[in-house]
Amino acid sequence: MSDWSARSLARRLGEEFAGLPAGTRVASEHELMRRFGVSRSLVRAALDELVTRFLLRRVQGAGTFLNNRIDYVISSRNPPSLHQTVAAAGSEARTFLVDVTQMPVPDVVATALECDPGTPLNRLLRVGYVDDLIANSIEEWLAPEVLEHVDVSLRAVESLNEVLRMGRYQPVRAWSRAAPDFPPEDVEERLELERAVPVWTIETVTRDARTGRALLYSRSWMRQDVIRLVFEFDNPDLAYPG
Amino acid sequence: MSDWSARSLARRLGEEFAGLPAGTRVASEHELMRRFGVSRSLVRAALDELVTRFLLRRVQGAGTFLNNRIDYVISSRNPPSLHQTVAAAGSEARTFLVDVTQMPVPDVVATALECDPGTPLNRLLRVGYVDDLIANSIEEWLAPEVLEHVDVSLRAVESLNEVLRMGRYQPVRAWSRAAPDFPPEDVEERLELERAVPVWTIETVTRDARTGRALLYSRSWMRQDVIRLVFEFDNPDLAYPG
DNA sequence: GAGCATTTGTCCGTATGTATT
DNA sequence: CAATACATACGGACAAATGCT
Repeated sequence: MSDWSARSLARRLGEEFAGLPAGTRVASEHELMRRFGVSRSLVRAALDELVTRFLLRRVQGAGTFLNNRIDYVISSRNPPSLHQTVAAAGSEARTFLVDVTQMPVPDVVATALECDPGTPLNRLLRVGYVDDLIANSIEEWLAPEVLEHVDVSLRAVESLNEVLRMGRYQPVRAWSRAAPDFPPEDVEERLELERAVPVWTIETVTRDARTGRALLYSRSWMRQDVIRLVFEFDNPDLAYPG
Repeated sequence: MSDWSARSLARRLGEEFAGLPAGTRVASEHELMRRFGVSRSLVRAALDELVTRFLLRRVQGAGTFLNNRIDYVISSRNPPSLHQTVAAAGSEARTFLVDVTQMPVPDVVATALECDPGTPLNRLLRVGYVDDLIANSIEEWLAPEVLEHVDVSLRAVESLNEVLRMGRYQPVRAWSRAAPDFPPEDVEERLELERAVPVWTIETVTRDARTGRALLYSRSWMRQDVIRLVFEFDNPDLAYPG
């Protein structure tokens, strides 16, 4: 094959790049033009496909690089922390508190926390990184009753679960939902996305184990080009013979 | 805003199309060029974004249409059938048996079925449709011991579970895994994909409830532009107060 | 079936802008 | 500041599929 289509070139380059380690810089668009004797638009179309396949990452002015994507397996039994998973893959995960403000709750959050829509509640905004790359944006809403017992503004920088436990609660994950999506405009900005990148939306409701009352609603958007979620289900009634 | 970028135009068109019912034909590229005073490439870039967002579907020679995407919620409690879900959404799901052949098992399948790699086993190939659109491609491998007890070739057109039950088995889903991916080349052809479309890969191992022996390994690729998978987890220890 | 207009698919060459090094 | 590399947009040309006459 010496006459290239965008798809065939994408496949060819995909195979060629498959062996290289993450972070490697690949040939520039002009080099590829010369190498394959095609126009720049065709080279870009091929590279575009590999970007949507999460294989490449492009940085204007710098070059095109092999993307580092981390598998995060959510099993029905022991859900490991994302932090741990990222560390095990040889990368570093960090989370920063961006903002804490009291805001009227949107309707979705209100129903999850069983309070009136528009009630002013504490909203925490966090941003997660994996090796200097923005990986996710987290929005956490504290239920009204938690306000009275916990001083969020100062201690919230660390784990929210810890803060809740200090407030004499027994926080447990009562419900959660995960689905692939494209983020709304404001989240797109927080994630610094300049193109349509698919994300995971992950919602959870945390309750107090004793009273059953809702304590926390959290909504997270996780870039799919950074993290690859995998769901695994085991039937506990059947042992897996070794 | 009167000078358009591809992204801003995509957003504008996205809002404009949001209200229209699925299947509606939208304005042609030339119409949009005239309406917004931009080049065809810019119009196409904007429409491309909406296609990757699963909002539009394009048919060469015919036009651009609003895509019909069906939510499929997999809850930890009662997993409903895809067939049911599609029907509830007002569409029709159908599955056709494409091929039954005896083939040497690939390694992945062999380990799942606990047999030697390369063992010749019955492989069933199915294709699923949602309203005349290919939705998924299913590959099913029957364990060696099932061969002796069940005549697949004739009856397999209907539910495989039924066939297994007729063979005096008690099939139960022992393990399953789901992850978003891009299909390998051969599956891409079966799904008739002409561009990089993300799919769900869904693997399951079915065992016999009594003996615990592996009966069936199934691997399915489901187009994300047709089905939107949602995972929902409930903590059974906590009742959700109404 | 044949022919034709419409519509999307693919590719090229060029120009200009912007971020990085 | 200059060179490099990716980002964005234009206009043109031809191909291929569809649908109608």
